Amino acid sequence: MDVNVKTEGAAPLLHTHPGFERGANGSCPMRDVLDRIGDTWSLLVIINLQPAPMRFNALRRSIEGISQRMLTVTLRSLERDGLVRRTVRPTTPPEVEYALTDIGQSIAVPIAALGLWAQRNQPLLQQARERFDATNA
Amino acid sequence: MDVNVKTEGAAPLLHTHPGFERGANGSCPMRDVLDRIGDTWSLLVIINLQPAPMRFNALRRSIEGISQRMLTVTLRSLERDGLVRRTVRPTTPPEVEYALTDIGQSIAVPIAALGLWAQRNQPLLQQARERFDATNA
DNA sequence: CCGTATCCATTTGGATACTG
DNA sequence: CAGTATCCAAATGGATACGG
Repeated sequence: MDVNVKTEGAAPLLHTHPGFERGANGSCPMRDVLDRIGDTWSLLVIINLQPAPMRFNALRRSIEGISQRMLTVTLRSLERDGLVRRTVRPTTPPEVEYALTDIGQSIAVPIAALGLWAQRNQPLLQQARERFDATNA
Repeated sequence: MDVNVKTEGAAPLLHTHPGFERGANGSCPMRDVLDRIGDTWSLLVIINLQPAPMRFNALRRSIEGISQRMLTVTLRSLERDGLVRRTVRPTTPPEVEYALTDIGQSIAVPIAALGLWAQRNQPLLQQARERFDATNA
């Protein structure tokens, strides 16, 4: 099992993973999309909106720990990227409903897959972490 | 507890998405895992290590824009969580090889799915963003 | 009910310089 | 080659107060 790998020529072994290759601007689609939905709350908002549209405060209650400010900021960002649609009904008091767009629904699929992975592997990560911390005491 | 809730359309619809439900500690697996791999560089490191193990500087060259410090920090974090294995060969100069573990390989699958989504939908997000910014000029 | 505005502590991460 | 150490600017995000 000799692993004498000498291939160290800065070999361009990228472009093998769709979405991760770099474009002309030097960034890659994955980096770009992560900059949009890779923050603290976006994925949680998306997944909570996936079954059905929700109003602002209902959404806020269902996402434990999110502040009013961050929910507003997150929703604006998602709306800006076309993942969420905001509908206002000018009643008194006003009702604002948030819903996933078609694109928003489509990204919910791979996100849910990641969620499933997280659920199944969280204990393993926790164990690995404890082992690591114990070893490097 | 808040009972002054007039939930008209919005039903209590959580716990429907695996990995996103909250546990006793108030957090959910998804939140927990995102805190680990949701940073700027982790996903890019994982996807670059997926085809084959790589040495430190080769990895650094293949991830454009990453600083030496952040590559070290990211790799330590991934190693701590058991997603990456670090192998040192005490030669001169030393050779350090990084490889995905089995768990690391397994998370690369949903990540790749997200990458594929990113590749296909980046233009749509960009268009939506420009439309939004134009409207709210 | 659904926000916006302001303030401020914490975190993040690049630049730089230095080691075995 | 593969790091570590230090410094510091910028981004993040909670708390709070106020407005339509």
